[in-house]
Amino acid sequence: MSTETTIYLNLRQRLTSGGFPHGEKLRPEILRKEFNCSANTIREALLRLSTVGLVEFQEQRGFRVPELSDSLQHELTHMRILLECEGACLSIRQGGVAWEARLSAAHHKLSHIESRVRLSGGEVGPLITLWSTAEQEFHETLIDGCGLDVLRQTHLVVYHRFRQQLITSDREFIYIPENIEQHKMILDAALDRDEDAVRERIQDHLSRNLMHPLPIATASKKPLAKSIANLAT
Amino acid sequence: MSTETTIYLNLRQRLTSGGFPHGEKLRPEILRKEFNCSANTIREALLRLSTVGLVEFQEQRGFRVPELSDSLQHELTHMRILLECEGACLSIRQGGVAWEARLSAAHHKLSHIESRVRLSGGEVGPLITLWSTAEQEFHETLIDGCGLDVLRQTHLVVYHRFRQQLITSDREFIYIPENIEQHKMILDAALDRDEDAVRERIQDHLSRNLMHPLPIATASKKPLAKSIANLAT
DNA sequence: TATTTGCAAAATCTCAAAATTTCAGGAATG
DNA sequence: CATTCCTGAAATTTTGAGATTTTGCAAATA
Repeated sequence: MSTETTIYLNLRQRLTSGGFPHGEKLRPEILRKEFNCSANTIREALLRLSTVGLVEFQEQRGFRVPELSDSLQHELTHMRILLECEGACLSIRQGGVAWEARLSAAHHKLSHIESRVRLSGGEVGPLITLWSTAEQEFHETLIDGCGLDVLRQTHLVVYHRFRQQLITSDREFIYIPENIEQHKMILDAALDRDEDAVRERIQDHLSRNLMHPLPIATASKKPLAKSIANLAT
Repeated sequence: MSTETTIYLNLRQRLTSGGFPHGEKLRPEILRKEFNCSANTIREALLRLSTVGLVEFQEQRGFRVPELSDSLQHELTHMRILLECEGACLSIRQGGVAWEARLSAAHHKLSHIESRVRLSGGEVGPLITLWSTAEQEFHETLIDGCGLDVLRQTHLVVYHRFRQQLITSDREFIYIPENIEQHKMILDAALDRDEDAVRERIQDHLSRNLMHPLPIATASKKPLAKSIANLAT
């Protein structure tokens, strides 16, 4: 038996890792049998997922996995750049050594997996889950020292949708060498406390899979919230 | 009788306009009678509201209106500055005359209501609903020409939570004259296409009620997404 | 007096079925 | 031939009740 929140998390995991084809209808009756629960419980989970954009909901017409969309992919990338640049710069200012250590650790794990992928000739295969998790953890840690819960929560929502959009287009898994190099460069810039370099490298890294490069409005100098973090104690 | 989405929207409206005291428990049984529907339908609406942060949900312990929190207030203000600055600068670049016209119109309405408030000696009273709506519309229009749906959606979620936090502390309704002046200055800077001025004035305006002023990381030069908007056609 | 224990009342969560709405395809109409 | 209308089937949404868990409060203990 599964509780409502368990089902919500399980479905979210599958939606962000290619468990459902884009555009597919999500029928409560089917999922009900799979989770061995009531149709109502499924409905509650799907409604929650719809408020964060991972499923589309239409009254009296049920639930659907969002279609692939280049423009949505671009929008989500734009949002990631905006949020990760801000979060990373604030982390540099306020995260302290503890944050630097966490980021180093996250990069080390990611780098290890990336190497294994490269050694197997770019074949991701069974490492894909490990890699996905490590990459998400690196990017989350990057903004983890900023002291702003809302920023982290918002980023996570955006990131999930980004992953959902990326998953079958599998562009993510093309430029392995560049990927490894870019993660390293972001780490170095962060440890150097060089905010401008961090911004630039995050932007390069995130827009690497887009058809058209992105001119950025927010690549700027001063982050926003030293005083906020002090308050948030 | 009410449908699920109707209930969701109705509750959201009340949650963002002081309809429930902070920290109050939201009992499905009570709401059930009010909407004349089943407890389950209420539960679905409350679960959805919990995913956007307007109600807190704990398993087996029901639903609660979030408590007032200075640090949350600061975080939400920070997010608003980040999103509105980016959205406004992109709008300046891509909104065209149509956007400028919409912004002018929104400001005109807001300005009219603000004047009426000032004339009645700062007593907001029955105008509060009109004023709230007009202010929200102005700030939404400000970022409305940016061409990024995700940015608008994200901003709306943040804005709702901001309003919920602000509502009973009613600091919003203190500095009427400054408020009027600040809206005008944002409008002027936008029509002048002066991005730096827009950023600065948005930041001043949004942080006006905070105890401590906010140093900003993202107050920068170049927005991000000309190419995105072109794609999004 | 302060803390813990136990029980009853109330609330939450899940379920299966009824009520409502949409969908697909064939017949009737222009 | 294209369009509209109808009808049965399938899917969605709501309901009310049962099972489980939490909460409030008084009694007991230290």
